[in-house]
Amino acid sequence: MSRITPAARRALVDERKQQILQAAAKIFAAKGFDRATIADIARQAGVAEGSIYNYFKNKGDLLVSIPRHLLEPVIEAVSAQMPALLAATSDSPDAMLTLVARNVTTVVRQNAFIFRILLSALPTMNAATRQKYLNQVVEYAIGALENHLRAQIKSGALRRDLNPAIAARAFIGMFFPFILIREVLQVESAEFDYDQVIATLVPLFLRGAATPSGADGASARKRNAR
Amino acid sequence: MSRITPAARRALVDERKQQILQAAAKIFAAKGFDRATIADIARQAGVAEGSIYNYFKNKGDLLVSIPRHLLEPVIEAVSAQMPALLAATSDSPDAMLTLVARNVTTVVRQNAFIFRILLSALPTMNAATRQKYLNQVVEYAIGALENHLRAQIKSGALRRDLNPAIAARAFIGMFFPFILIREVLQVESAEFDYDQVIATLVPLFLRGAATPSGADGASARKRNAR
Amino acid sequence: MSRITPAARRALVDERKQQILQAAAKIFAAKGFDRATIADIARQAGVAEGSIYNYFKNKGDLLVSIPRHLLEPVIEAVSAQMPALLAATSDSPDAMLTLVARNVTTVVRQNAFIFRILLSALPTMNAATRQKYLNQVVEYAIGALENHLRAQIKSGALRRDLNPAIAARAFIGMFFPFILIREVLQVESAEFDYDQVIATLVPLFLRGAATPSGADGASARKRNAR
Amino acid sequence: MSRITPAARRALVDERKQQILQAAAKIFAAKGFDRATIADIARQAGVAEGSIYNYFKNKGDLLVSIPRHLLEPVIEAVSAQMPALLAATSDSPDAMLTLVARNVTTVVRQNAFIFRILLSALPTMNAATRQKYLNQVVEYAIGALENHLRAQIKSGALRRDLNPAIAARAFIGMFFPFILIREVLQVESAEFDYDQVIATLVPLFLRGAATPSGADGASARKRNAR
DNA sequence: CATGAATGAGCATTCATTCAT
DNA sequence: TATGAATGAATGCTCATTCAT
Repeated sequence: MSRITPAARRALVDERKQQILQAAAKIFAAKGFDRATIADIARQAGVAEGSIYNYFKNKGDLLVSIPRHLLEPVIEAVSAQMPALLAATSDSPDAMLTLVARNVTTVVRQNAFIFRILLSALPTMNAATRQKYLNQVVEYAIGALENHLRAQIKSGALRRDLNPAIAARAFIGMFFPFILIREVLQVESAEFDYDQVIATLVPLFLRGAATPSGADGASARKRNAR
Repeated sequence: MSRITPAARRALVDERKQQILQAAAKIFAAKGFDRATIADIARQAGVAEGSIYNYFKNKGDLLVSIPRHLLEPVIEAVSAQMPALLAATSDSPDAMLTLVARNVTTVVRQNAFIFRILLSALPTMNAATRQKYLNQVVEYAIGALENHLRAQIKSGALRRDLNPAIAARAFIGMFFPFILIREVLQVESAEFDYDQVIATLVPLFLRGAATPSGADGASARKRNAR
Repeated sequence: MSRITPAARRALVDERKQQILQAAAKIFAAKGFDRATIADIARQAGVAEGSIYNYFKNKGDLLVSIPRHLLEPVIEAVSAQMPALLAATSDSPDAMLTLVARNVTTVVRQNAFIFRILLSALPTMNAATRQKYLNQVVEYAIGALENHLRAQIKSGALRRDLNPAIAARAFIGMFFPFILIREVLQVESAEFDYDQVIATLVPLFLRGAATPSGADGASARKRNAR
Repeated sequence: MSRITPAARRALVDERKQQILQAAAKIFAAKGFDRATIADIARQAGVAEGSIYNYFKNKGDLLVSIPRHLLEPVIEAVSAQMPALLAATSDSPDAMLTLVARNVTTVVRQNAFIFRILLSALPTMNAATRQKYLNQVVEYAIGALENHLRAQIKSGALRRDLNPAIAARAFIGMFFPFILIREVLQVESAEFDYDQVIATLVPLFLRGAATPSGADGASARKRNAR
């Protein structure tokens, strides 16, 4: 009956799913999961309401499909380029951390709608879904940094007594108040400039995390460079 | 000709509002604003559905009344005791920061349901309401710390080039990944112990923020005491 | 127990009922029976909601009490003065009809709210109530005129073949379009002036109703005056 | 890619709207606008409650759609045949007026439910809507007669001093007490027979409106022509 | 597969009436 | 008697989902 190959069909189906998910994500981010209607999403996607049910079981299925289909590509792109970036700056810890901070803030800013979706949909999720969602959102983002910190600790550049899991999370967390408020909660508190925040916090973290031989981060950096 | 005095009446009304708000907060926290029904709240409060409308204009009014009636008392209690605590530990910056961190984590843990409510209700709020909410939640929590950091900078204990607003936010932010995930998003990542996290991050922050002459916070403190 | 005589008590009760009915009538006329709330009426009457139920069985009882308590006094006043007025002008039919027309339009204008109430409440009434209500509103108003026309027919001033019941209703009816639209439906079609309408319609009716001997109403009047 | 043409679709939609409006009109007429429930209407129309909202914005929209969809056809039918009827009887004023009277009473009787709806809905309308409604109902009904009277006045058959707008309204108004009470207010005062009422009132009006010299309109016209 | 009309369960809100004080 | 808080049934409207075409 079908005039196209199964593979081509699957590609078409995937394309259609992407199209609908993009629409769903946009609407979810704008209105929250509960206030988003299937009619909204269908209109945004340019399909009929009923068509959505040919690709997704129900409204909740749209939600849980967003991480796999929309977030994973972003994360994979970031994860893929991260090692190279880290390697390129491995001789200068503060260049490296600056890069990570820039990366995190940029990616979060560009994908803030996903965080808004996550937040709006929390009440509809059960514990397992929440866990899965969060792991995708958070762990990937932190994993690379954690590994790198671990390597730096081993190399002696960072303190032996530093728990790399805690430190990696704390480093990212330092930027949360700024990112969360402006990008996710969408409150315009134009007080802070990201570059200024990064320029302040990277050295602060580095001085705090570096091995105590020098008096400050500057000497630590110097020593590290040898 | 009411049989009770206006003052007594007002007290009764306030008590009733509290009773209903407590119920609403509990339900909102558990199911999110949109999925909570008036019937849920009425059942939880032990009143009839219609009675709720004798005290609140509508469902949204329950939501916006929660900060004033449930959050402000918490914030005021914290704000009231904070100066005394900061003063008591003013000679030991890491004792002070440890105290602040303990305070923040404890208060957030005990009032996580309010944060869950706020997050779940974000999509129902317009920008102005969001702003107002956020100010109540964030600024109070950070204001005291920011002022204290400013004082420490002036006294020379902390670096001159430290922006106290950024530093205060960043310090609180460091704990976000741990608090937010476990208490607000209610994801059980039982990996971290708060005491351990605090014990790790307070010194890290302090080393990073302290004036650069000494090798660690202890010497900085000693020097500062002279 | 009561410190006042039963008669005085009854008077007080009646006064209170009047006060509440006045309020109810005003609200019913303004918003219609169904959209009027007991709270509206209580506020307008300056009493508590519950107090209304000390004087009236329920909301419908307010409605059916309006004719007896508010309309009958008006009708009785009109009915009482009508014979005298008719007698005073009995020698000039067009003076008489002008008077009746002025009376009808004036009374209706002043009591239009009762017609608005009647119209708004029609759907809530059963056939019997409707009948009773209408009889009070319409029949009284027409009865006097009908009797007078009957007398004039007998006296030969008006045509023998005139059915006085039909003629009386038709005479009043001629003014309906003007009164109904402006006073009851409250549509501002400022096209017509009541005096002009009366000056046009009274002679028209009279010429049509008078005995055919003369060429016009003027000669009929003259003849009648002898 | 709907399987049916847009034209067919529109026809289906219109048919459905008619079906629902007929049901709504029936219920509104029986219970009044406010006491009619969407469930009533849906049951009467044989559709689900929700389906009504696929065709009408809300309950009020049902109401305001009734004139356009149910009343206009009636008015147009009457308006269309009226000129022919008036022309056919133009040489006999009382045949003409009898025809008009028969027409008005018949149309009102057959469409009394619409008038009951309009009356019941008055309190829900603002002044502008009321005005619009009234124009549709009244002006059309009176317009043709007013024009015809104007022509008769010009031709000399009716008195020069007759205001045709007032006379047209008054003529229709004469039948109001009979029609309104029986058909609209649905009070059974079986006293009057329409034929008898018409036979009484048409000559009465005609004698009153005709030019004064002759016994009937024919001689009046002749005299006027000199 | 695509469509969009039909469905009906679900919910916020109103309001007449009751009743303890 | 006066009060007004408490009640809960009633209702307009929404929207996820189904299914005939």
